[in-house]
Amino acid sequence: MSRNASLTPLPGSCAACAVRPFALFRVVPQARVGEIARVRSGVRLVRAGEAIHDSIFTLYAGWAFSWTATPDGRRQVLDFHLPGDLVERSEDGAEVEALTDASFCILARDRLCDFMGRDPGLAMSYAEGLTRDRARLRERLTSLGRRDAAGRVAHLLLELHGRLMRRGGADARGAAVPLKQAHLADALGLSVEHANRALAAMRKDGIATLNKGRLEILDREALEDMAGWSGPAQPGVLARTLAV
Amino acid sequence: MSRNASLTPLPGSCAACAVRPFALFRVVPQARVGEIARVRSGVRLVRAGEAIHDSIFTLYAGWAFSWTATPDGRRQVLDFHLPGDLVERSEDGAEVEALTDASFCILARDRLCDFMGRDPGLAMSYAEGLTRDRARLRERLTSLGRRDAAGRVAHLLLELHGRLMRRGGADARGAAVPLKQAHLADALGLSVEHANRALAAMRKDGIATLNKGRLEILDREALEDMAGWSGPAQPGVLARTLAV
DNA sequence: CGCGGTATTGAAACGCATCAAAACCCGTGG
DNA sequence: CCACGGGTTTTGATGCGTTTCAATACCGCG
Repeated sequence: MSRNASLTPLPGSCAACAVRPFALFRVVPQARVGEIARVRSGVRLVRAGEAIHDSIFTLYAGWAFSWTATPDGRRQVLDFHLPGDLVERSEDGAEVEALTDASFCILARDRLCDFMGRDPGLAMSYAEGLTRDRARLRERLTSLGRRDAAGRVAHLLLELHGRLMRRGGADARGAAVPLKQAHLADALGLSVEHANRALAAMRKDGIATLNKGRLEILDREALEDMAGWSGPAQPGVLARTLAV
Repeated sequence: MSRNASLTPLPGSCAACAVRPFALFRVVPQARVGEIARVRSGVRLVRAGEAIHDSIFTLYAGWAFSWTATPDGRRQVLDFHLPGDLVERSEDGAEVEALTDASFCILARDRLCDFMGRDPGLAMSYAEGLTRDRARLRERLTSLGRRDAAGRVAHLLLELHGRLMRRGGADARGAAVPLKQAHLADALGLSVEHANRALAAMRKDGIATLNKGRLEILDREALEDMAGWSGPAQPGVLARTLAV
């Protein structure tokens, strides 16, 4: 019946959870893993494209993303969520949607707060996650503000590759990246057509390809150059200030 | 000797601090205000344009902003900091700079962590701040991704006005907003010239003015329209999906 | 009065959006 | 097995918003 990848079931116990080493509860020592169960209020499996309405959860398998609609019917992708990420719906109108078939653990906010109140390390882990989110948004803001289309695409691909790499979901040559070009475009403030052209250029130059849900990095150095600033010369701030 | 606004001295005691109601320590009850002193490692006064190297501080008076340089010598403003804001330098190369003459309380990270470990409410206050930062960045990301120049300027002015309003630093008609056009431009991914043209248009249409460090809102409704999406018709997502 | 930083204005060039259409891919059903 | 259909990717042509470059005007201050 499922014409799609099967929905990965979750492990019964948090102790065996494959993503916990990268997730909010990574700081909980083995001896107290049992307490996590009291914070979990359930699990859920969703299909690609479905909206997710749970207000806090940690993604176990699959990708998701947060986005907002603009009054003229376009959308802005705010962030991509990978396995192990804690996702928290914010009060503002942002939506969370499964990008692939996905499964996750729903958390109970009040019980999570209790736990964090008793365990400062957990509170710090939570804060670290927020800080990482913020750092990522700052980078992406810089992308949209100051990079051209090719640089934005290159930068986002490198960001995703790095995040996957850190949690063992990629090797140096590439990774499973199930994004459509429309996701890229909506995350980077580009039209789908232009995102396509940027990808086409990268492919033609043998730098990287994104195809059938897989990212291949053919020339990492060139990709990093592209994500840096392609601009000419690059004298550096000081030199530029002193020049003239 | 100072050709600039005087550097506002800080109050001796946190109990009397004018910005504490809006700051990290707002949650500390009067009876325990004394404990805050142990977290403060000093105060500092800086002039407009000076870089700030302290890693965590709460701004007491004046504005600051965080920014990164791009290899080609431009800059991206990541966030503006207002009195009461907790500012934390991140590991990435972002700089923090005083936008006006400013004064702030420097905090000791380890002692702050201790305090948060003992006081879950304080930890929550910290997390709230991070969450607000993130929400603001998301909004700005949406701006850069999907709004045109006029919309970006309008949106940022409204954001700043709202933040100032909430802490009693503005009235409905306007506020002190010491930004140069270059700050606006660098925050919004625009050239200075174009930011100027956007402001000029707003002025000509009697919507708002930004002049000599003061923002005047002449027609809030029009300003909000401009910050929404100026696009035509605005059928709404559903209507648009169903159309055709 | 003159200077440096800031704001303003104009003209030309460019990157990206938009519109339109074709190619492609894959699952579905005849 | 092949034709069909919807979603996605690709390609091309045209227009607009913004950048860039170049001057000029402005303003507070020494």
